[in-house]
Amino acid sequence: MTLGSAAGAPTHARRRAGRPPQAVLSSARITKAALKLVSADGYKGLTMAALAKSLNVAPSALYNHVRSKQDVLLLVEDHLMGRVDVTAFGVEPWAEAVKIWAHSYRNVFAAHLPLIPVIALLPVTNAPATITMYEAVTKGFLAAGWPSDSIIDAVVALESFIYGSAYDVNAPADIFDAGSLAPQAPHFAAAVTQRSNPGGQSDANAAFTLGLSAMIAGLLATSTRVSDTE
Amino acid sequence: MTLGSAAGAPTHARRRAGRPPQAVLSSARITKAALKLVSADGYKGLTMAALAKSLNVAPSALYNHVRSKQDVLLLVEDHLMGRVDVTAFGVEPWAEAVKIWAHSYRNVFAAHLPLIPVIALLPVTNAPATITMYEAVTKGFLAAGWPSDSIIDAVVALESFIYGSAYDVNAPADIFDAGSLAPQAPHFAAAVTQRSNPGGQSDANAAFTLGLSAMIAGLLATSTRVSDTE
DNA sequence: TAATCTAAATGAACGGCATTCATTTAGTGA
DNA sequence: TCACTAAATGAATGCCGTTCATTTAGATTA
Repeated sequence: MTLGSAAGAPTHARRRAGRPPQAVLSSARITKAALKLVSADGYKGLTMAALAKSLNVAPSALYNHVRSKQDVLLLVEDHLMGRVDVTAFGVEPWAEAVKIWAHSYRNVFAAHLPLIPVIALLPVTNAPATITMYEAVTKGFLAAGWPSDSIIDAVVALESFIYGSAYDVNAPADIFDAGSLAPQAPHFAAAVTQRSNPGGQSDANAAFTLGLSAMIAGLLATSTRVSDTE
Repeated sequence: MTLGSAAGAPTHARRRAGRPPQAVLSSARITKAALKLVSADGYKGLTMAALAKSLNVAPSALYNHVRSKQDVLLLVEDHLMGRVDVTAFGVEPWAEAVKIWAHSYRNVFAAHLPLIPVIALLPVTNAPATITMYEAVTKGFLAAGWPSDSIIDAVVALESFIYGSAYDVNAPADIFDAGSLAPQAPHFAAAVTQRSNPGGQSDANAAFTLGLSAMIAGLLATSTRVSDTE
């Protein structure tokens, strides 16, 4: 029992100040730890202090690898983008591939709502998985004969719908309950009551399926694309 | 020049503790002050301390009228919902009315992005202007012969697209710039470069117009509605 | 009219948060 | 060998939302 000798328990061993012989942190470890924290506690649990603690490090150490918390969110976002399923492009017909991609995209980020402003507002520079996803989607559109000058607009339109739909997944069931104000909005209140529930799927899924089918049909009808593998 | 006598400057007069003879705060005053702060400084400037200061009140006083900062955001949200243009419903054909409504809706909230989670996730109970907006929209759909059991789903789908598009308005111009990773995503990079710019409108507007037209066309094609004033 | 209850303000305090800075230690390149 | 840089600690900062005890004024009731 000399100085801090106690065998085992390396997790709690306190590191002395100064650069350690072997680097403790890396972007990959930070990303992984952040994801684990989010899975356990949600985004309210993702603080720089908690992240540091889970990595057995002082909070300020994180700033040697990351400029800000936003940077951490960007790391997580890019990692998750790798989970979006783009494998249907070039295999299934375009409309079907878009549906599979969109469902997967929405499902991934419905569980990570606070990342949506990050995806929607931050440049893709230094987000390799994100760029890889866009490359696969673009190739899928090109293979279906889509005119290249309208691909980005079509993808942005679909993404906008996907982001909004991700929020909708997290809306409470009573979001349209007008409560005491219902008498002042009779048609609306009636429509909410009569909302059908085909196949027992949730409201969010019904709206998502309806809107996605509509947008895909509309894009097909509007576009001047040259049919190909579609 | 007796105790705090200096004439004028009622703005800086310090109130003594205790209930004032005439109420200083109200929901309406709080809402107005919050909106003014946001206009001046954006949502980063909307803090409880700043809000209190602009109302010449201690921060804790706000909590007599509001349960939390979320409540303040809800007040602002509902106020803004009154600015969404629903006047075209019942006047213009359905497709045209939806376009006018959607553009207005997106434009209002593109300037208030932090409110989108509030709208998308909080019940409409106690948000009278929001309920009024939904009533007008519902009536517009009914008048166009829309089956009442699919109205809410259609509105939710449109709203999802609108929320996502509001984010897109605020995206930087270079959001799709892959930077040094461009060589690894040649098709995507090319599509970004070739993105057309019809009529000199911004990228966000092009994508919004395209997606909105597509969804409206798709909804019309999909639905089993009974044509009417449409 | 007096006593009680409630509404609405002040001001001090709290804990949590992201971030910064001085310092220490270890590897790296000239 | 010496300077430079990378990567850690730990103390400190400032902001933020929120709570609480307290004070004062209006409203209700006996």
